[in-house]
Amino acid sequence: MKTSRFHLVTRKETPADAEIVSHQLMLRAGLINKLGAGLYTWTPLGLKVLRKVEKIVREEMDKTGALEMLMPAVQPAELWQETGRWEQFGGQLLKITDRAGRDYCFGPTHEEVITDFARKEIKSHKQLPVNFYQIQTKFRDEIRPRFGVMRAREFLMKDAYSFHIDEASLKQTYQDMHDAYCRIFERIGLKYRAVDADSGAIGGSGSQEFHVIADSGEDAIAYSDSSDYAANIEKAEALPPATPRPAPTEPLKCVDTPGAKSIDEVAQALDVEKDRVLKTLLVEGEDGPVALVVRGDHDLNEIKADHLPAVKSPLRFLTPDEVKACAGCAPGSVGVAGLNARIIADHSAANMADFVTGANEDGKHLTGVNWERDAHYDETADIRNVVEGDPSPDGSGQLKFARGIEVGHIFQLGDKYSKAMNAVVLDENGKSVPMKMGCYGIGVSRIVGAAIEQNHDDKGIIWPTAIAPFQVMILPMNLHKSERVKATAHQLYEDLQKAGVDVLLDDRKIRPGAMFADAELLGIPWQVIVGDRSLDKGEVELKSRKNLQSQNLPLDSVVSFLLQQTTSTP
RNA sequence: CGGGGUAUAGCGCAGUCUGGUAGCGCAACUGCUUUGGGAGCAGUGGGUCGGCGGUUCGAAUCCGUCUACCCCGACCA
Repeated sequence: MKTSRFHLVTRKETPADAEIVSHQLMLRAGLINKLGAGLYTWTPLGLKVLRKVEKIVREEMDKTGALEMLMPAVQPAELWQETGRWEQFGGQLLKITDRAGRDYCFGPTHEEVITDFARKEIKSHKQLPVNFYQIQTKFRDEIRPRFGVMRAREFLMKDAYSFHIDEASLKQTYQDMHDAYCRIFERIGLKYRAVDADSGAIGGSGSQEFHVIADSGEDAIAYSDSSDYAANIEKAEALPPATPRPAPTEPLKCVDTPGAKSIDEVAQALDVEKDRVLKTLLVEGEDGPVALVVRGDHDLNEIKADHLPAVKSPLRFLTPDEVKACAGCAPGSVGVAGLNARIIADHSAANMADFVTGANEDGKHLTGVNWERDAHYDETADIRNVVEGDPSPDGSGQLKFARGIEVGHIFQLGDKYSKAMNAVVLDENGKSVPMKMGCYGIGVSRIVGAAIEQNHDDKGIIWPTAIAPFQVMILPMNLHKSERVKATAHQLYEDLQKAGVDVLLDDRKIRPGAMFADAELLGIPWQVIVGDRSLDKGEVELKSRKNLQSQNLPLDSVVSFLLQQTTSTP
C-alpha cells in the first residue's frame, strides 16, 4: 500500500477525552474514530489490525475442530424470557421494538440463540461433541463505557459454544479451548495469564479468564512467581500458616484505648504492629450472630465469607445497634474473649499469640490475649484476601500482584441453558438427556487496545509483528527531489510485496521529520529509510520500532533480511 | 443511577464574570523558499458558538429547559 492511496490521518495533539494511553494512541494514529459514547468507527488502518487478530483467532479455533457460523445480532425477546434473562440481564441489554411492537434485543451474547439452534438440529448423541463459534458484533449498554475500545458498547467478540453428552467430554473441549487460547495470545505476542475465576452465579464447575498484563488493567490478579498459578485476587486461596502457633508469653491485660476504633488507631495507641491486632467483624448468621475474625493487616474476603454454611447469604454486617445488643459495645471495641457469637477465625488469625482484641466495652482493649487460654473459636476457615508474599496455593513460590485486562474467558456451563430451554438428545440407551454446554469468549476488539496498552513508548505504538497493520514501512527521504531515492523506494516496495511482506510506502511529499514522527506513532515494526546519504554506499537504513536502533544494509539483502525478521518474531 | 464537569472551525483552547457583528495555535488548501527528526514567509477556505424557548434595541455571553459527552462512585455475563 502507498500512503498516497491510503486513508492515513494522524494527529499531533491528544484528544481531550481519552484517558488511557491505548485510547489516546488509537485516536492519534487514526485507527478509530468516535461516533458516540462507546461507539467507534474502525478506519481502514484500524480494521487491518482488527482483521489480523481475527485471523489468528479463526485459525486457532479451526485447528481445534470448532465450526464457524454466524448468528443474528438481533434476537427475539421470547428466547430471553425462556431463560429468565430478559429481566435478569438488566440495563446492559439493549431492548428494541419493531414496527409491529414486538420486542427484540441487540445480542450481548448468544447462549439463547445457540441453544435454540442446538435443540432444533441436534437430536442424537452421535452428533456430539460439537463446538460452534462466530466472530461477531455484540452490543452491551454499559452503564459507563470508557477507555475507547477497551470498554465499548459495541464491540467485536469471538464466542464459541460447545455441546456434549457428558461432563468428561465437556472437560476435554474446555481443555482444548484453554490450550487454543494460550496459542492465540502467544501468536499475537502478548504477555498474558490464565486466571482462575469465580464461577459465581452461573454455576458450573470451572471458569478461567485470560488477562493481558498491563498496569492500566481493571482487574487485580494474584500469580505465583515460580509457576503457572494465577487467580483473581478475590478468588485466590490463602493457605494456613506453615508454622505452629507460638506459646503464650504475656499475661492478659485490659487497657484503656479512648477514641481508638479502627485497627490503625488501636495499633498506634498501643504501639504495636497491625498484625498483632485481631479484627472482629459481626455478621448475620444462619443461627444468631457470627463473628468473623482476621488479622489486623488482612482484609476480609466477602465472597469467601459468604460461602460459609454458618453465614447467612447474602453477607450482611450487623448494624451498630445490633452489635451493641450482641457484644455490649460499639463496633470498634468488639473482641473475641467471652463474645456471645459463633466465632470463625481465619487461619492466620487462629495462629496469633499475645494479640490485641476489643474488650467488648467501649474505650477498652485487651492485650496479651491467647487462644484457648483466654478465648475460643468455633472453626477456622479461609476468609481473607491474599496479600503479596503469601505462599502460592499450588505450593510453588510466592504470590505477586499484577493488573490485568480481561481479553478472554472460558466457562463450563453444564446444563443451565439446555435444561431451561429443553435442549435434549437421545443417549446410547435411547434416553432423553439435556446436553452439557461450555462457552468460550474472546474480546477481539479489546485485544487491539490491550496490545497497545502493553506495547508502546512516548513516541507511539509498538505493534507486535503478528498484528501490526503493516510489517514494514518504507520512508524515502525527499523522494520528490531525488530520482534515485524515488526509484529505489518503489523498487524495494515492489520486491517486498512480491516476497509477501505487508509493506507501506510513504510517498507523501512531506519533510523527513514529519515522516519519522508518523512512522513512530503508527508503530510499524520495521522502517526502511531510503536516502541519498546511504545510497551513495549502495545501502539503505533499517530501523526497528522496538528499540529504535538502526543499521545499514546493502540494498540487495534488504528483502531477505526483512522476510526473515517478519516471519520469525511475534 | 448518585456526585462533579464540559459543550465555541477537523483537533487543542481563549472569549462568557462585566451583552455590542467570533478569535488563537495545530491541521487543511495555494504560492515561493526550505529539505535526515513534526520548517519559514505570504495568502485562502472552514463556525446554526450543542438544541429549543425567554429577557433585551442587540445574546457565544444573562435566565429557563432539553440533549450530548467526559471524570469519580455504585453496577458489571
